[in-house]
Amino acid sequence: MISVTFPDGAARAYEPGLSGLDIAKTISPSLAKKSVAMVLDGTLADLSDKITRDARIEFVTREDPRALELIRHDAAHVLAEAVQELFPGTQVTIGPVIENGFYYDFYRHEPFTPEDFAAIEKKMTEIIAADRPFAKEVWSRDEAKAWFGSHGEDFKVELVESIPGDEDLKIYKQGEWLDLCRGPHMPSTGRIGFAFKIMKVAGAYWRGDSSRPMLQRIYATAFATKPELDAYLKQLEEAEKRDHRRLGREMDLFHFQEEGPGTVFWHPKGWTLFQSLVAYLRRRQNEQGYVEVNTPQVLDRALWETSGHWQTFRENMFLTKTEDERIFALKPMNCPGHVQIFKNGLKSYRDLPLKIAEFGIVHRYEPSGALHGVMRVRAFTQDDAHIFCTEDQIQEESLKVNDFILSTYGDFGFDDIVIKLSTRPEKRVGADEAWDRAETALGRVLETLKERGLKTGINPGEGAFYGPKLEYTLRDAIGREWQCGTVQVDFNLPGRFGAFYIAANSEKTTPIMIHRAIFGSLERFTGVMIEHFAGHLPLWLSPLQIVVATITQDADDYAYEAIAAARKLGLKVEGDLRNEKITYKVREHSLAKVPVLLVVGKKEAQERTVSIRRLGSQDQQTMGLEAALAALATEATPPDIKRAG
RNA sequence: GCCGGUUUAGCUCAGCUGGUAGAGCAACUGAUUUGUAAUCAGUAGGUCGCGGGUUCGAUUCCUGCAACCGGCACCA
Repeated sequence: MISVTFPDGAARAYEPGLSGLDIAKTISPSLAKKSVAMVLDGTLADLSDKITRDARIEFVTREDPRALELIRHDAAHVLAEAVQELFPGTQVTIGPVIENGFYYDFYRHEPFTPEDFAAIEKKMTEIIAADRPFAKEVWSRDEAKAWFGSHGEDFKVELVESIPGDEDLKIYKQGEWLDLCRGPHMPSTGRIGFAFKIMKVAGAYWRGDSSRPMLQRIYATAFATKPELDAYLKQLEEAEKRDHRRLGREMDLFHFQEEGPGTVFWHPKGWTLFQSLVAYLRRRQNEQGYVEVNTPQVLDRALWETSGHWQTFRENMFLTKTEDERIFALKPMNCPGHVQIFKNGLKSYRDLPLKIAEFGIVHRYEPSGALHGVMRVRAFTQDDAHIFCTEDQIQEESLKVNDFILSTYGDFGFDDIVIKLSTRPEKRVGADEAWDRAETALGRVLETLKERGLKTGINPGEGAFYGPKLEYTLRDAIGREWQCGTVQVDFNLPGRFGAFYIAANSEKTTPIMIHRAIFGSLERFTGVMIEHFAGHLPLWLSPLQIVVATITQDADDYAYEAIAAARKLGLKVEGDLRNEKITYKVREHSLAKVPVLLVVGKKEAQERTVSIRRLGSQDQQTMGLEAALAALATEATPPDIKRAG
């Protein structure tokens, strides 16, 4: 007999070899009926799996959040069957569950189109309604290869070959159709339910490798219930409304045009926002002893050969050839320029750490398919800095940068941050011994951060070609992740350029360089903020903070007075004295995301008050003009200045 | 860069199977002086992304290119 322990702590004895379903039946017929899977010793498993030794079992019903993965995975199989039935000759490959849904990759010469979706969904509905049982079988490698080979499933054959020899090859059948699959699955297709939807079709490389065939990926989603599916679709619509490309136009922040793919035309309001970010960071880094510089936009190719950028990223650099055949490159990074400044004039260990900062505009010829609004562009501004220091100073300086990054994100309303260490990539410069030291140093920093309770992780092989890095990823209001800040320890570039300082022992010594960025790309960070706040920027960042709107012309003089008073306090204010109804003005400025509307009519003019209406609120509050402006001026003060008192 | 899609007025979009374009909003003009998300009327506005081809005739069909959108790959 074996002992099975249930979640309530009770244990019962059973004959070995009973299935999960058999055991569920001994508890109650309704539990057996409702269960779709079980958690066996902490792992999700098929209900049909046999229990052969002592175990902990928990039954999972369809409503259990853990069942969602199964619903989607089962739906992926049904999708594949539906597609193969409707489009004979299509090969199946893989179909995993992903966040918010699942996909299945197919190989077929003719493209799938959105017009095919309805037919596929209909076929899926039939398969689900037929309630076909999922049956698991374990096949031998040869058996599987023979079956898939004879059915023209070349990709599946390759998958079979790539599965480690000691692993069972599991086949799940649903009626006639079958698929190679790790499982687990629910007992039958009927359990999937009908809250599913095909979302889109897109290309994807076989095994994520751009040198291999392009497959067609059909994305879909499924939920336990219709209301949950509807809620998800609604959420997608909401996300679309905060798309920075749309808000950028609606708020008149920037635009793009064909002649400048991947480059931003910043409009006055967008540039004001951008400059607010620059001003904030400049104040803060000046305070921390950084010195700000500016380095050339166009530099001779030889410099990029020395740095190693030429060899690694030449395809992605903007090049210019002059009349005399000299080749220059638009700078794709600021670091070589900063090394030149370091090298200019003799440096002593007493000068270290030397923190050189620049709001440097860099150009990178990004692949056309990568461009995306202001998030991924070909010309952008980095809040770049390079800290030249000794090896002993790496820890302390990295931690200082870390604190700087986290406090900055906090000031912008981001406090869910993940920090990941990216280690040496395959394509790199420098000796392994230097990489060992750099990775050890940054690894120790990561350890410290972990001890402080921060979320940390590792991205193996994702480092820059000259050194390992910490990457700071922040999560926005709707849960999306954005990689922004970075701290990179570089044992290579200073030496490649022959930079040195005179150490305490009078020896010429190569400095270590820490590359750091906080916003990363100012363009991108602006976009992240627009989406995070859905255009409702905090007052201190808003490029237009206040609109004074009149009700009738009787209030014009008073409105001018209010505007002048606000301006005097440094507030960004405009007047709307047009001969329009106040409802019209309210609507227009609300759509333009103006945070504060001060409405003035005859009454306010007489009483020297303003009626305050906040963006996103229907309420109004009437206050004396002076008091209202003073409060707004306080609120509009950047957080770092507020802290300074 | 790869796969698929899209490109018509400032914006959002209509325009069967080829006969040189239309709406709403915005803009402009006039009337209206208005109390918290759209006052009324009128006017004007388009090389139908760019180039080539088929045709008596192309916004419509074919083709090349570009930009954009969704993924994939890439991201110093």
